[in-house]
Amino acid sequence: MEVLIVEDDPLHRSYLHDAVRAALPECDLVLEAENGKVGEGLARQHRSAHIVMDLQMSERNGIEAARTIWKERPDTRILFWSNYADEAYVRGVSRIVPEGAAYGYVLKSASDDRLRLALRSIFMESQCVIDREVRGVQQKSLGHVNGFTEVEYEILIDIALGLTDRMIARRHNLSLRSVQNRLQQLYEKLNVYQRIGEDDGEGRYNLRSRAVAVALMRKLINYSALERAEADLNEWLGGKQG
Amino acid sequence: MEVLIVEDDPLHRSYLHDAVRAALPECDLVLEAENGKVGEGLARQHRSAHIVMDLQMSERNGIEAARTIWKERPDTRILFWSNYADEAYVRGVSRIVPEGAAYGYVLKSASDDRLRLALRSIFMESQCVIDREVRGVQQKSLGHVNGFTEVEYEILIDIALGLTDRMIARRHNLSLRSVQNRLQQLYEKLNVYQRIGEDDGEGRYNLRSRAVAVALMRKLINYSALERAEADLNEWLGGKQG
DNA sequence: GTAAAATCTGCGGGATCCCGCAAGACAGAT
DNA sequence: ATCTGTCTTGCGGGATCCCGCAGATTTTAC
Repeated sequence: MEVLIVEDDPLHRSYLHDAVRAALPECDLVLEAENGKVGEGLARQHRSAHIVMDLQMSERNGIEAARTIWKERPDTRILFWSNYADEAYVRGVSRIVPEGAAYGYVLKSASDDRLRLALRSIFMESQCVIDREVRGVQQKSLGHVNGFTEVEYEILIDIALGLTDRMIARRHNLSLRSVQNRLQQLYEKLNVYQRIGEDDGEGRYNLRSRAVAVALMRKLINYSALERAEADLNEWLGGKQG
Repeated sequence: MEVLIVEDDPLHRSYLHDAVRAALPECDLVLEAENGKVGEGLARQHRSAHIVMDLQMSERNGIEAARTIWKERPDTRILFWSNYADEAYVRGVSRIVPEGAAYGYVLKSASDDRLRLALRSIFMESQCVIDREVRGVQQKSLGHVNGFTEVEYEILIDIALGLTDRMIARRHNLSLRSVQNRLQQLYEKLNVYQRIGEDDGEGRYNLRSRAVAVALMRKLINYSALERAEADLNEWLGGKQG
């Protein structure tokens, strides 16, 4: 049995190495990669079936790497090990996990025991292990009370990228007015209509920009989500023209 | 001599602890805090003169903490120890460092030796130590070729927060038109005028939102900068009304 | 002290955004 | 079959944004 560790922080990497050795005595080879790019390469080269993956790496983040790895081998077992339970990450992961795949999402703040247990559950028992806190975010994100639909999320990403209404319409095959309807829903849910500087008459936010700001502060989107979205956008643009 | 370590990651914290012990034998007490908030408390309580501070912590980030600490004791020596050299961080630090204060900015990817050297230089010799890479960002940020003026940066923050033109004008005591002039400069520098989807006639970005997106992707602003800016905004709003 | 450069400001207008209103399309429930 | 709720689309209009133009004010240079 082999395990591949993808993690850019040397300290965390060696900690993970030890944890894997301790939790999985049946493991006879531990590979290490310091970013998503070489992680992909090693996974492909060794046909890795068991991977521990950090999110938030410089060269290529964990979600990107996991996506391409899962595209090639959907039965790969991946344990995501991250500092944060940002909704952007949680959502990003749920988007790419293949049907019936075994995966896990454990926070770095978890105890050694929890990590060990997660390693065994996922790699040996093919069981999903989602951290309690992550689970909470996931629930809230999907629950339609104060949660965001897939379409709403799409449009949020689009305005965060700086697309114009017309472009969004074209991208999703919608009319201009429909896009604006969705924007209204979004503004509603993000509670962006509050006044600012109540002192004299006019005082509102620029709804569009404010929506992005609020989404960022609520961790609904973050740098890596934006990065991915930008790549998708460029791909779409290329495919459209070429 | 005492040293205070403010760092939320337990692994990094203990690594730092060891590094301090090794580099500074004359140090007889090492304090630890797991976020900016308790870091502030400990610094006040112990009148700490030597601090190693992580940026990017959950409860209260390093820049916030450093700002209040320096406000109380401007001669405190602080070594910032961060994963990234984002322009947002570099700028945030330069903004708050008091006149003539000794401080440092070292990346976590630096070697043990570099860290040790930095610790001694700052704490013993009162000398500034800025990581090579950080220095580069700092230079580029200040150089007016493709660098951003203070005012341009201010206005960038404002639109990132979702303020409307009129609000920005009011905040900076400018006319509406002047604000829009600055926005134009900003759009120019952020290279936001590029077309998108050249295939058929119309294809532009929403300049305002796109500017924020580009700034985020260039690490000109990030979550913590936005958080700080939001706090400042609320403070200003409160002071304006009360 | 004067010229040059940069910045601030008002005016005006085209483009975009935000949204109320209302009619059609579609799905699921009774 | 009908009804209800959600989604979509068009129209129209007020608010805002983006920006060229030109005059006024401030700063900088020599």
